[in-house]
Parts: sequence; structure tokens; C-alpha cells
Amino acid sequence: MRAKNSGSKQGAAPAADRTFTEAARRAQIVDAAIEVIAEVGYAKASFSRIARQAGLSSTGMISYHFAGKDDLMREVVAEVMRVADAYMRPRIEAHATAPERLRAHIESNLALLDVYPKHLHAMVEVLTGVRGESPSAREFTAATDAMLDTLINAVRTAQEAGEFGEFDPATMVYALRGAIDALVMRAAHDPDFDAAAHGRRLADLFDRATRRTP
Amino acid sequence: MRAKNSGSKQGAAPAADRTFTEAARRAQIVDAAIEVIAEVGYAKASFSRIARQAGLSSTGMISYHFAGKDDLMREVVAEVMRVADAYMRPRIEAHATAPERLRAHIESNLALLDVYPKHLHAMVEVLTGVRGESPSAREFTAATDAMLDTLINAVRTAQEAGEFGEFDPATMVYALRGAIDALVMRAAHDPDFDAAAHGRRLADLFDRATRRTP
Amino acid sequence: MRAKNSGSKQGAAPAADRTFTEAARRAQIVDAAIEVIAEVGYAKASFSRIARQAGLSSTGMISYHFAGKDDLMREVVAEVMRVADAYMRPRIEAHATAPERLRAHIESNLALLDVYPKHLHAMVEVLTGVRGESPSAREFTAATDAMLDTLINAVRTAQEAGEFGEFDPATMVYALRGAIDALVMRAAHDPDFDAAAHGRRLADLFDRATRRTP
Amino acid sequence: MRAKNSGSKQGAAPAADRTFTEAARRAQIVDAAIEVIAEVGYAKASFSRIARQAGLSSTGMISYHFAGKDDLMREVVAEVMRVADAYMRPRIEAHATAPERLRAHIESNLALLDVYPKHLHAMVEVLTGVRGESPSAREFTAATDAMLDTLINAVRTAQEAGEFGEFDPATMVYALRGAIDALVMRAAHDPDFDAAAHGRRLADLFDRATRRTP
DNA sequence: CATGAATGAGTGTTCATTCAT
DNA sequence: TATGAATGAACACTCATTCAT
Repeated sequence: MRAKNSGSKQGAAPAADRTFTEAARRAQIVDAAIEVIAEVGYAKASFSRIARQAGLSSTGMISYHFAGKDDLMREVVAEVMRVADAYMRPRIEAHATAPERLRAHIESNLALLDVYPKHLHAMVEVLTGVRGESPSAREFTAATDAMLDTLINAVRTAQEAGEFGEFDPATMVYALRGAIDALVMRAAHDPDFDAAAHGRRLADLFDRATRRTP
Repeated sequence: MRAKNSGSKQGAAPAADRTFTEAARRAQIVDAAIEVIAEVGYAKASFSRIARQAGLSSTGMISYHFAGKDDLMREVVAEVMRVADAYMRPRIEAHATAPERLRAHIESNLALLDVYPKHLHAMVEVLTGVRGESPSAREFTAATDAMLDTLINAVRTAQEAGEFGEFDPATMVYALRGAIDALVMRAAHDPDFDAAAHGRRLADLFDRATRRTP
Repeated sequence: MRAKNSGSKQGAAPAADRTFTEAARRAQIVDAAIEVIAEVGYAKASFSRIARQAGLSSTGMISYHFAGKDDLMREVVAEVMRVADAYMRPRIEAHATAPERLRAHIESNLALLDVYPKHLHAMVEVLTGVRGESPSAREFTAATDAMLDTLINAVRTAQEAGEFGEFDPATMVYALRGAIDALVMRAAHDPDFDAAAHGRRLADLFDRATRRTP
Repeated sequence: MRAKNSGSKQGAAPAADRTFTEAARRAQIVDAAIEVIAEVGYAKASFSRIARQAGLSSTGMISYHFAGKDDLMREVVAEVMRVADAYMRPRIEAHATAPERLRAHIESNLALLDVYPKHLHAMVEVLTGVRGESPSAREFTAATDAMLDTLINAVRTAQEAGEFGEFDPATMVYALRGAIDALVMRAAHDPDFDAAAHGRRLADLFDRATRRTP
């Protein structure tokens, strides 16, 4: 076993336990992976293609820096989540009421498609492509579920505070997640896709669905 | 337990027997493919695994009955669509008003998860897994888009007739599709998933989102 | 990772060593391919057999160094042509008159059978075995035709200069090529084949056929 | 062992030992094989393709009528040789002197390309494609060698009778065979190939090569 | 006689991963 | 720390042949 552990990247000492060049190489490979996955899909995103995209001469380089394909994919998802969080969180927290925050969540999520056109697509590809008994598969679903649960709880709290109407928070959050992912995939294939417009309309839709009835 | 052959049961002629045997084998393989895809995902659903599941001794048998992997996947999708249509259509057409039909669409779609627990899952796997330049890839997206367009037009017509409130039909249909697919995938991994309940709640959600405002 | 380019053997730089190793493997595989093709024919010269002959543990190794079977066959033909050219050209150019050069061409070509007993055989096998729509098929016929055209033109020029008698240069060159190839195949199966003698006699034959009539 | 023996076709009772329908089926399959081999080459002439060409629904039919691929190929070569003999023999025997007969041999052989455009091509394909330890391989070379030996002896006899000049009969016959085969292959790929003209010119060439010197 | 379904070895090729240097 | 050569399993697919009916 040669490659370093991978999970311990965020936290208090991000660069302490690996050198600068190592981190740079990893970032370079992750970026290349995102590019390739968005372009050809998870299934065809082989180490060869990623290495070529990254300007590396051999796939050994990737295996050297990542414990395996799973590990690289974990990093890809983590990177996209980091980017998405950095973009969406301030835009959401800029609002005070729950309906406004919900709208900000939806619209900023779709706005990401214009800022990083490949990131969301790559992540959806990975999340739907990684399957089965692999360690990262379980990890992915666990992480996703955790995120969704957080969202569900926030919605439920707002609902109990009278900010939303009557609906099942879990169903609503699952539906929202699915709706956004579907639009992400649609954007990937449709060059005329208007992300901002779809964001607005999707927000309208969920606003109507969750609004308090007078 | 499902019917092997797919219609076309003409008289007792000797030639019908040959066709029947062939159709039975194909159906058997398609069933095995659905099983395997639902279990391990599209990417890992190799001919070997499908052959083993079908009780065949070699992968050559599958190549013998299907022109290629694409052809088999086409058949898988076609079979699921056939089953889904047979189940959903009468349940939808039993209702007269657009909102009722929308609810019937959503609830019968999720009810399918109880009747054929693997079918929808397999189809979603195939549709998201088949990618790129392959002939079936273009065919799948074309077919899916056509189906969605039909739905969009039906919604728009109903909307113009005053049966729905104000919203963008395309966005709504894309969202609905994504929401259902997300629940399908969720059902696949969560043994406690209550399909009927989620169907009801999702229908509630979209009912609120599309209802005429008084 | 695809196969590297093949011709570039630059100076003594450290990078030359890597290239050298790669080139050595490629040459080893090409040699093994020539051996196998000469032994069992083009049709049965599978990667398995070539790998075994080359002492490699897997066919993947060949795919690693060559872009595909076509690429390997291209290299086999190129190698034989390189060897043949190196051997024949000086022997042909040592003579001044066209009849002498024709004789030198024929005799040196057959003499090659003693120097490299398998090379010509392998090349003829490949050139007759590669067929149809493959890229190398077209390339081979194009290259062969170009070579023959060059020869035809040289013969025609000499003929117009009065060095040969009256005959159709194209027919003569095609006949010569076919005759030599037939002897190559004959040599492959007949252990008593006397290449030098046949070379002399074939040269005699074509000398009589092309000689100026007094 | 189910298929009938195949060698015993010519002779006194050609249809005695197999029924009419059986013979018709065999002829039909041989014709289809010639067609396919000429079209796609020996290597790609699979039983599937031949069955399809023959209008048969399964390859089992071919295996039923022929002991194996070798057997079918033997029959293909035999059929072409039968046709070639029927066409060439009278045209050769119409002449009295050896040089005239040689010319008739060459010209009628190339004329066959116009009468049966696929037959010679198919035969050359089979003779160059069948290789190695197979029973038919040895049989083919034996048959070919016998034919060539007959020709060589005829030439030698004529030569000793003073009808030809000085040259090695074996070399000349091998060269002639190779030259004709090369033109056959050339005709197969060049739609503008003028068989009669090439026949005349090749006859001219060998006439000059074998003529008595005054 | 004839068939079509089945077989199983074999094809070239791709892949993530390993390891000596 | 980095590399590129090597590995071996897996992939979809084709083939000639067999055999119960």
C-alpha cells in the first residue's frame, strides 16, 4: 500500500500532513477527472483518459496519489461539494425567511451550472455511477443521506414554525433533489439550456408547493 | 412472476412453436438482465453475470439472441416501458380531470415499485448508464424526450383549459420526472421505503404546486 | 495509455533509454509476430500465440505496445520492407544497366530467403491476409501499388531508352511480383528449396522476356 | 460423424451415392461460399455469412452437409477447378504447337475472369488462406503440386522436342502460376481491370521468355 | 432429412493496479 | 517522489460444431 490516506483533507490543518506539490498534483488530477467525467460519463472515465487530460504520461501517477478509483471519486465528489457549498451557502444565508432561503437554495444551485459547468454534472455522474459493495458507495449514500437529513430537518423546523404549509418534508426534499439532478443532466446535453430561468421556475414551483395556504 | 412471451400468440401452427421458444429465451434473458441491473447497477451488469443469473452456461448465448449489449438494453427498457404503460395507463385514464390524472400518474408510477420492485430501478440504471455516441444512447434520449414532450403538451393543454394554475409546464414535468426517479433509486436501497405513502405525498406536493389559485 | 510512436530513435540523452526499452519490446514483439505468422499463417496468428512466442505472459502486453492488430501488422510489414530495402538496394544500385539491375533485383530478393527465412513469408502472408475495410488494408494496397508503380515507371523509362525490348511494363512488373511471391510461399513449405538457384533461373526467365531483340 | 464423405464426387457414378436434393443443397452451398469468399475473403467467410448468402436459416445446415469447414473449402476448390478445366482444356487442346498451347493456357485462364468473375478469386483466397496442419491444407498443396508437376513435365517434354528455348521448366511454371494469381487478385480489386488485354500481354511476355532463340 | 437452439473455446481490447528502478 | 513497463482479469463478441427433436 503506497498511496496516502485520503479522508483527512478538510479540518484544521489541511496542508500539514502532505506536501504542497502532492496537494497540487491531487488537485490537478481531481480537476482532470471532473473534466473527463463530465465529458464521457463515469463509466468511460478511465485512468488513462484522466491522466491524458491532466497531462500526465502514465496512469501510475494517479494510482500513486490515490488509493484507488474509489478514492479519486470520493475526492471528486468532495471537491464539487466544497465548491457548491462555498457558492450556495452565502447566497442562502443572505435571506432570513425559510421560503426565501428555499428559493435561494434552488436558484443558487442552478446558477452553479453557469459558474462551473462541469462540476455538478460530474458529481451526479459519480453518484449514480458508483454502485454496489464498494466502500465509497456506502460512504456516498451515507454522506448524501446526511445532507438530505439536514435539509429535511431544517424544512421541518421552518414548517413547524409556520413558515411553510402542510407537506411531508422528506418527500419534498427528495423530490427537490431529484428535480435539480434531472435539470443538471438536462443542462449537460442541451446547449440552449437556460439555467437561471429554470432555476427561477423551479423555485416558483416549489414555492407554490410549500407555501402556507391562506 | 411475469409473462414470458410478449403478445403475438397466434394459432397452433408448428411455426409458432419455434417463435415461442425464441421469444421465451429472449424474455428469460431480459428478465435476468433486469434482475442483475437492479442488483449491481448498469456498469457491472456484464453478460457473464446476466448469463449466470439466467442459468445459461455461456455469454455466447446472449450474443446469440441479441445483436449486442445495446440491443439487450433496448429490450430491457422496452419491457419496462411496456409493463409500466400497461399498469399506469388504465389507472390514469380512469380519471377525468387533469389534476386527478396527474395524481393517478404519480401514484400509479410509485405503486409499480411494489408490483415490479426491480423494473423501474433497472430502467433508471440503464437510462443513466448508457452514454455517449452509442446508437441506443441517442435512441433512449430521443424516446425519453418524446415522452416528456407528450406529457408537457398534455399539461399545457390542461393548463390553458384552466385546469391548472400558473407554472411552466416543461419545468414542472422535468421536476416530476426527476423526483420520481430519485424516489425509485431511494426505494432500491431502503428496505423500509413505503412506495404508496411516498406516492401519495409526492402527488400532494405536485397537486399543491399546480393547483389553480382561488 | 496507447502505443508510442515508433521511428524516433534520437541521441544519447537519458530519455533515449526509456525509448530504447520501449523500442526493444516493440521489436521483440514484431520479431515474434514474424515468426508466428510465417509458421501458422496470418489467420491463425493470434495475439495469444504471438505473446507466447515472445515470452510474454499476456496478450494485454501487445495491446499495450501497439494500438491494435492492424498496427502490429503495419509494423511487421514495415520491418520486412526495411530489411528488404537495406539488403536489396545496394545490390541493385551496384549495377549500371537496366537488365543488370533487374537481375540484381530478382536475385537479391530471392537471396533474402536465405538471410531472413521468415521475413518475406510473413510479409506475403500479411499482405494477402489483411482484407476488407480495415485502415491498414487500404494502406497496404496503397503502399504496394505505389511501390509497383515506381518499378513500372523505372522499367518504362529504361525501355524507352532502348535498354529493354517491347513488352508492357505494368504486366511485366505484376507478373514478376506474383512470380517472386509464389516462390516465397514455395520456399516456405519446401525444405529443399534452393533460393539462389531459383533466383538465377527466374532472372534468366525475365531477362529473356525483356531483352532487346536483335 | 454425420456428414457424408466428400472426396468421391467425380468418377463414373457422380450422383449414385447421394440423393439429388442432397447434391443440389451441396452445390447451392458451394456457390454461396464462392460468392462470399470472393466478397469478404477467406478469413471472414464464416458459416453464418455463407448460410445467409445461400438463403439458409442456420449454419447447422452447412455442418450437416459438409464434414467441416475444410471439407467445404475442398469442395469450393474442386468446383472452381472443374469449371476452369471445362473452360480452358478445349481452348488449349485446340492448338497443336506448345507455344500456342501455352498462350491458350494463359489467355483462357485470364478469360475466365470475365466468365466467372468470382471463381478464381475465391480459389486463390482459399489456397492462400487455408494453412497449417489441417488435412485439407496438405491435400491442397498436394493437388496443386501435382497439377504444376503435370504442367512442368509437359513443358519439359515440349522443350526437349525443341518447341521451346532454354529455361528451367519448373521455375517457369511456378512463375507463371504466381503471375496469373497476382493478376487474379488485382482483377478482384480493380474494376477497370481488362482481363483479356492482360492475358494477351502476359502471354506475350511468357512467349518471349520461352521462345526458341534463332 | 432438416432444424434451430445451444455450446465453449477463442478473438482483440481495456482496465485498475503493481513494482522495480 | 515519480515513472513507465508489466500484469492478469474481465469485457463483449464470433465462431465452427453439436444434438435433441
